[in-house]
Amino acid sequence: MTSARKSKGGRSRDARGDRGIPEATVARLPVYLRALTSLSDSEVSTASSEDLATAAGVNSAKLRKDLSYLGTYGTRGVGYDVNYLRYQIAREIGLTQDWSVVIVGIGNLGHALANYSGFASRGFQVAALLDSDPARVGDRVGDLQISSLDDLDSIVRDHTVAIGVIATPAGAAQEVCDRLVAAGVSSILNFAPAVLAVPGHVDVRKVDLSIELQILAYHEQRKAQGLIGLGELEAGAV
Amino acid sequence: MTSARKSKGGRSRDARGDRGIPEATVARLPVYLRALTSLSDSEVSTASSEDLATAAGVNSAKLRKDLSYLGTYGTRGVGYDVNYLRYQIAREIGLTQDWSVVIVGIGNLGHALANYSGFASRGFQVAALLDSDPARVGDRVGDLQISSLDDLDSIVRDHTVAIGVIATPAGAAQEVCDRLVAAGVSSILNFAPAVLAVPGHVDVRKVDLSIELQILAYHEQRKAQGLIGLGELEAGAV
DNA sequence: AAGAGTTTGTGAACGCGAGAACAAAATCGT
DNA sequence: ACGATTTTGTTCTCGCGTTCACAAACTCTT
Repeated sequence: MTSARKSKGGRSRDARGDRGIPEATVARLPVYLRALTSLSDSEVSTASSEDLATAAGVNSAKLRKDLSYLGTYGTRGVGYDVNYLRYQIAREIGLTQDWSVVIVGIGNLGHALANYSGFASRGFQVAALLDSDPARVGDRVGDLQISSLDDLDSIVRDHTVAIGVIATPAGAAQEVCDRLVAAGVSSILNFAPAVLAVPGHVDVRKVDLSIELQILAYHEQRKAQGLIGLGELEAGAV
Repeated sequence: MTSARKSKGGRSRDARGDRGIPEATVARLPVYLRALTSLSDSEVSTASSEDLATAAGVNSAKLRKDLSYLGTYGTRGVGYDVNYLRYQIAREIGLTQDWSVVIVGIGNLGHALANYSGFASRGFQVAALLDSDPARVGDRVGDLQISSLDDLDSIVRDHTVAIGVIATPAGAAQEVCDRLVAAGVSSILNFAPAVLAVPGHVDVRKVDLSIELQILAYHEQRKAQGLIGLGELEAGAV
């Protein structure tokens, strides 16, 4: 049995204070942040990894390892100072500064996003709402007015927008994406059910509502099948 | 034949389902399905794994491996029959039957979800919209009327609802979740920024809009830091 | 002050997923 | 009919992420 531990000579490790945090950990930091905020609101000043893990819905060992990538912010025998850790995580994610975002496509979903309070409370300022439909331009949503897509360049420049949200129909997504990238946006959150092609320096995250339902449906179907007949009926030939 | 069962002992948590498809694959099947539908609409009748992979935005080897979990539906030297494969994936996910879902919490987001056409087009019927606010009950949204949360039990029973969508504020999420589970719902799609506790037989998927933005912000910050100064300024003591 | 009790930080084992590479199976051309 | 070509299905290897388990570090009690 060849022990796979032999590949040690690389530069991949943290030999040089590499601030690289694993993707999986980055995705959980906002969850920890929320748990800490909740504890802080309850006037809890110190929490153990076990407490935090419970509040965040994860395993405590995983939480400790995640936090260890940020630095040594806990105290053995005691736990973590809630407010201190909260600040450290916020700083690591980049929430100690404000971010301007634009939302493109002000249909049903765009409306909901524009009114979503969870953005502002975490330092995300909606700089503008954009739509290509002239009939919508000028409408008020919340305390913003819908702008024309043609104003994208100047808006991005004036507000230093780094993040764009796409909430258009699938057919328009790629073109909107291209225009966002051309205007200087380098992170995109895509709600349109389409695969986006972007240059290498641009990050894209995708949220697809119907895909989530389909994944649930798959598991639901399996549960139901298990009840009917335990034997897996061979579905080889059709 | 290729007995896909090579579970080699070990402590497998659920030794039952041998037709178990890896989670990562399940999450991609809806993407393939969409790509196939798109090709079908373009009257393409046959596609190679390379074509499909491009349309779905993945690597072709990964796509082939994913499809191999479903069965042997391709033809070597030729490719895949678009419509046949589409049907097989739809069947595997469980989209050959209709699913009834309820949406709880008809605020901004609930509204958008209720009007989202992507659900109906994939076999998800919105059976009811529910809200605990008496002021909202009775309002029309699309071609449905908002019902009281108190009607949950009868609605779930009458429509055989297996999937519930939570679009309430965080504070109400756990209670709504408990009531959904008590009514018989066994899959939950949670948009509320809260960690839900559920019995083991219930599946929960979480979509958190602000977390997605925070992940983007982290990467955006790293890009920016790289530009300013390569040296990371030590932030050890405070 | 020293031992008992907590809780963190991390090394090591393990399982899963991604991607490269290749053998098997089908079509096509002569 | 048969070799050349295409493309699938699968094997193999590697790296990442999760989890266990434990030494190190801190507090508390006597």
